[in-house]
Parts: sequence; structure tokens; C-alpha cells
Amino acid sequence: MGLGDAEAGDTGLDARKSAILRAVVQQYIETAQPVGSNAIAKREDVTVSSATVRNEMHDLEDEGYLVQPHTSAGRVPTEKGYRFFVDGMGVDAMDADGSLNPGAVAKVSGFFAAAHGELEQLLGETSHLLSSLTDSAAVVTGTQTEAATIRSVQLVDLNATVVMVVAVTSTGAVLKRTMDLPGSSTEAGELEDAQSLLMRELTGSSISKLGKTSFPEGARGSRLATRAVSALAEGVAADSDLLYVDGTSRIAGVFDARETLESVLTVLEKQFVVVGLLREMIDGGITVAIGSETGMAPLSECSLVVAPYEAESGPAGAIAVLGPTRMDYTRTMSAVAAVSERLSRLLKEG
Amino acid sequence: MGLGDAEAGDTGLDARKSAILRAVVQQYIETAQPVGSNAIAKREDVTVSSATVRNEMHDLEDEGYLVQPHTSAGRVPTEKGYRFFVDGMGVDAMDADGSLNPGAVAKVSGFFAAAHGELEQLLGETSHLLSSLTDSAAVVTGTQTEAATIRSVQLVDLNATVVMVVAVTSTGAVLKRTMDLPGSSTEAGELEDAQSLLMRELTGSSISKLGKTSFPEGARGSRLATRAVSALAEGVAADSDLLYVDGTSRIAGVFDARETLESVLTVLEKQFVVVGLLREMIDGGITVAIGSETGMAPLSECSLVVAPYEAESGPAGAIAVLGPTRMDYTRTMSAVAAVSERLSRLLKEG
DNA sequence: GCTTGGCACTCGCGTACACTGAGTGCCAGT
DNA sequence: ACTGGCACTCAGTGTACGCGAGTGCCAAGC
Repeated sequence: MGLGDAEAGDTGLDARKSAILRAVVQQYIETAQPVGSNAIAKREDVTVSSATVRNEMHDLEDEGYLVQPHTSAGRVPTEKGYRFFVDGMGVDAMDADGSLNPGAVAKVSGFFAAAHGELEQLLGETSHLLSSLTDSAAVVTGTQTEAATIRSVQLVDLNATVVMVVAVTSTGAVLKRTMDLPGSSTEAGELEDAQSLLMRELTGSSISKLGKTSFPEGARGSRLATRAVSALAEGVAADSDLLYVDGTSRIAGVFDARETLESVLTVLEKQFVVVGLLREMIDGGITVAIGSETGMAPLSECSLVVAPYEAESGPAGAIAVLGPTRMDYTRTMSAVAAVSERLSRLLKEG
Repeated sequence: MGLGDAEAGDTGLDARKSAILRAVVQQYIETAQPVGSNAIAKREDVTVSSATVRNEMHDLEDEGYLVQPHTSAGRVPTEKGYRFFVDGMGVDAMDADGSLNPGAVAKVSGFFAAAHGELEQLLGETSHLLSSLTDSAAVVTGTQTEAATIRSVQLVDLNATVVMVVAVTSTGAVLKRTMDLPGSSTEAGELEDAQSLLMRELTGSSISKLGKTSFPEGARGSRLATRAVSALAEGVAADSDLLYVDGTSRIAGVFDARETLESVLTVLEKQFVVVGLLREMIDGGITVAIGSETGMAPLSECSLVVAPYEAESGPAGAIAVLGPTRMDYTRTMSAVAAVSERLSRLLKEG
């Protein structure tokens, strides 16, 4: 995106203003220092003098895109400034592997080529990959199993009063849950009966239909089977609330206030909160929440780049990168896009 | 622990020296400030003048128990100082729930009374509990399944070329692993044959014997069953290398050097390193590693309080608290002891 | 009328310096 | 063997000050 076609959106910013704003954001992302008019005027893509830049920057400040930390300092982007920058990034800039450096592309390819084994392990490692690509913290949510179908259900008695239900889904997720059955409930053979009921009724059916499953009133084992179904339903919820976090050490150094980091880490430890947040943000494509746009006060100095991933059965979960508001959006968005795309492809067994 | 009986160990410290040393450590743990002779002389349990304390502290410094950050400052314990302090803590101080405050005791009891559901979930929540009790980071290793017995094995085909092995152990752990079976390998019925072979051969047998399992040469499905066994063996390894970390936000504020925190977080992210470390430290009781005693440079400003936990089948894993070297050892050790004891009791279904 | 060089002004930051006070080491007296 | 006393050390703090990056604005120029 050059300087000419930069009347991006109808934000009321003319081409020059938006070019300058973009330059400021870019520079600030690189240097983490307030950027002054001189630095901007020197850039090749800006042909006007520093005085002109100053005037424009003054306007940009009035319009809320920039702020001065103090009078005799350069300017720093506001959330609105970052938002403009992100919105103005051509899709081409972060599409596919376009702007990902060759090393990173190779890393992603290598990772997914070598991927094997467990779904959970894969998601954990994906989060690690994403973190290393972006030098930020990365999170990956567990797969939403709702749309998957059940491939197998089994009841295993662990001891006299505890029975475990284990189900395997078409996505390779394993749902499990223990049930306490106090007292005399496990009559001889009841377990087997319940299991065959479950197998017959559930195998091949979608997980979202779990709630609607019922068993013949009088059948032996139907009571146990019913309990197993509801236990499984709990398991589904627990499973999709899983969150794989990695790279928190990478954001340990980026905030000046110690307590900022502390509250960010606290948020990441409340996994269900983050999962909820991500789930709300998913809208089919890559999404960026800047600072307070995340809706969480402790993340007011962070940005979140989120993308969904899919499995055979449909939308499965989200991957995201969490970094400071002045993160490298271009690189991060490229990485997130690439990883989400490749992960989906793998899960669809492409 | 009075002043009189303080000839702890044969460390060559007389009663007064060790009382003073203990006082210094205690005070430093409380205030995080270098402690001076005056502060010590004022304490009720010390009856000598500050000048005398100064002399003793000088000796203690010569002997390596204390250091001065700079000439005109108070003293700070060295690792050797902490070690003396920890070794000298009466067992009674941290035994059972003795020194745990009532609220904490109630919290632990409540937690384990309400515990239910998944093993993995339980371990994760235990780590959370431990962290909240101690205000430090806490880690819990996955259960070592080696001594457990297998309760059930199942083969599930996920799609044309992928089969999943799922095994449930007596401890409630679920081992799972996918196997790629490219090409024509899954003949009709082979899966069923392999599964009944597995069921017959493995059910009730100990996981540690997995490696020694063999199947009749010619039997249908024995090839597949053999592969399943080795896949399971991998699953065992992966499972016991699991680490549940919580409360990292709680140690975000305790180190002065930013990069210290960063390297500590980095270590916690390399889960297998931590698991290995903990495994080495377990010696049947509660163990403390102070600073470089951990054997890991990045943890040189940390201490680790570790205790094993057990299941029916024997030693199962470890729980630990990671904090700054000047953590509250008394409280932490009490908490770790209590949680380890209650967790073991629960896993043994007491 | 937009742009630009120039210039006065602001203000954070680094340096220098003196002062304060907590804390030490040591000696001499009890 | 302990203690009061005293000289000494030195981190931390406050103040003063100069430097320089950066701004705002004005008047000249294209």
C-alpha cells in the first residue's frame, strides 16, 4: 500500500496524514521510543519537511491518533492510532506466508510435516510454535468437540464405587469423566449392559446431540447409561475450556510497570476467561483487539491477534498471540494466519 | 524452638550464633531488607546488645552464613544461611497442619472434600490450591503410571489410516496415542482381533510390563497389537512428563532484576526439565533446594520445596512450590506437606 | 495557500555535589 | 566477655544545572 491510495476508510485522514501516522506507528513499534517529527521527515516515504510533519502530527494528536508523553517529547500512538494502522494494513501484507520471512515459513512447514501423535500434544506444541514465531505469548484453545461425532464409548470400573466413562471422538479427542456410584449400584452385568446401550445409541452420533439421548425405560443398565451421558456432557465442556499457553516468558520484559505483567499473567492463568474472550472474538477471519478493545482492564496494554482453526467437523477452536500494544502486527498477523491455516489443514487431514 | 536448645547439628555454631542467624533469616524473610544489628538486638528472643550482635554477625559473615550488600548496610543470608535455617527448623514446625493457619487448613480440607472428576483436572486444581496457599508458583507433575495396572485397552479407528489406542489405568489415568497405518493394513476384522488380544493380554497387568508383552506369532491382529503396545509405551512417557504449573503471576513481583523473572518463566515452560528436576529431588519426604542447590543457573535466586505424592500403586509424582530464596519456608513447607499428604490420601481412596 | 526555515521555549534526563542516616568495626572501659 | 561510644563508610535522596531532543508558531518563500 503506497502513499497514493491511502485514503483508507472514511476516517477523514488525507493521504499524507495517514502516511505519517503509519510511519509513526511503524517507527514506534520498532524503537519503542516516542517518535519525533525529524525521524519521520527523514524517512524515504515522506517527502515533506519536519515542520510540516509537526503540523500534521499536531492535527493527528487533536484527532486522537497520537499522544505526547510530555511536552518536549515525540509522539506515541493511541489505541485509535494502532487501530488505524491495523485496519490499513493491506490484506496482502499478512496473507498466506507472504510477509513471513523464509525461515519462519520453513519452521511452520517443518512443524506441521513432523506433527503426529496426540491432539492435545499437538495443540500444546502449536502454541509453542506460535510463540517462538512471534516472540510473544501464544494461546491455543482446546478443540470444540460439539460438532464431532462419537466413535467409541466405554465404561471402565476403577474400583468398587468409581466408574469411568471414556469416549473417543472423530477429531481424536478423548473425553473422560469419572462417576461415583456409591453403594450397591453396580449389579453384575449392569456395566456391560450400559456399555452396549451406549455404544449402540451414541456411536456415530454428534456430540451436540448428547443432551437429547435417551434410553429405553426398562432396559437393564439404562440408568447407568443415562448417568454416563451426562458425565460425558460435563467432559465436553471441560475439554473445550482447555487452554494451552506458552511463551509467557517472552512478554516478561516488555512492560515497564511490574504490576502490568503481574495482572497479565493472572489473566492467562484464568483459562476459562481467556477461552471465553477468544470465543467471542472469532468471526471467521483473523481479528485484532487492541488494548481496551479486549474488554479486559488488565489487558489494556496488550493486543490480541486471534484466528480460528477448523477440523473436519467444522470450527474447532482458536489460536491467538498476546503481546504488547506495540507489537509487530504485520509479523504477528502473518504468523497467526499461517499457523491457523496449516493447523486447520492438518486437522482436516489434508 | 527456644534459644537454649539451639545447638542444631554440629555446624560449629554455638547457641547464640545460631539464634542470631535464625533471627536474621526470619527478619529478612519478613522485610526483604538487609537486617542490621539493632533490629536483631531489639528482638525479645535476643538479650544481648547490638554491639555483641555485630560481633557475632561479623563472625557469621566470615563463616559464610551472611553477606553485606555493601559496607554500610545490614546483612542478608547466603544460601548457606538459608540452609542452616531450614535444617534447623524443627520438624514440628511444619509437620501436619501444625503451623498452617486455620484458614489454610480449612481451605485444604474443603478442597479435597469437594474434589471429584478427572485426575488431570484434579492435579491442575491442586497446583492452583498450592499456589494460593503459599503465594508462590506451584507445580504438580503428572502421575507416574508405571506401577499402575491396566484396566482397559481399546482400539478406535478415526479414519481410513489412523487408529487410536486408548488405555485406562487403575489410577484413573487415560493413556492415548494415535497410530498411522498407511495403506492396506487394516483388514476387516483385524482391529477387533487385535483389540481382543490386547484386552486379554494387558488387562490387569502392570504398565511397567508393557515392554515385555508379546503376542502369539501367527495370530490375526498380533502385528497391530504389537504396534499398539509400543504406541502405548510412548503414551506412558508423555503422560508422566506432564506438568501442571500455576501461580506464576505470584512470583512476577518478587525479583528485582527483570531478566531473572524471564529466565525463571523460561524454565517453567520447559516442562520436561522441571519434571526431571523434581524427580531427582524426591527422597521420600519433603525436600528443599535453595538457590544453586537446584542445579539450575536460572533458578539461582529461587528455592524449591518438593514433596512426593502417592497413589494406590505406589509413588505417583511430586508437588512443589517455587519461590524466591527468601520465601517463607515455614509456611511453604507446611502447605506442601499438608497438600501432599491429603492428595495421597485421596488418591489412595482413603 | 500550502510549505518551510528559523527561533524561542519546554522539559525530561543525566551529571555533579552535598547531606543524611543507617549501619559497621573497633577500642577502651567495666 | 560484654557493652557503650565513636569514627568511618557509603547508599540513597534532594537540589541545582546544563544539555539536547522536540515542539509550536511565525514570517518568508514558492
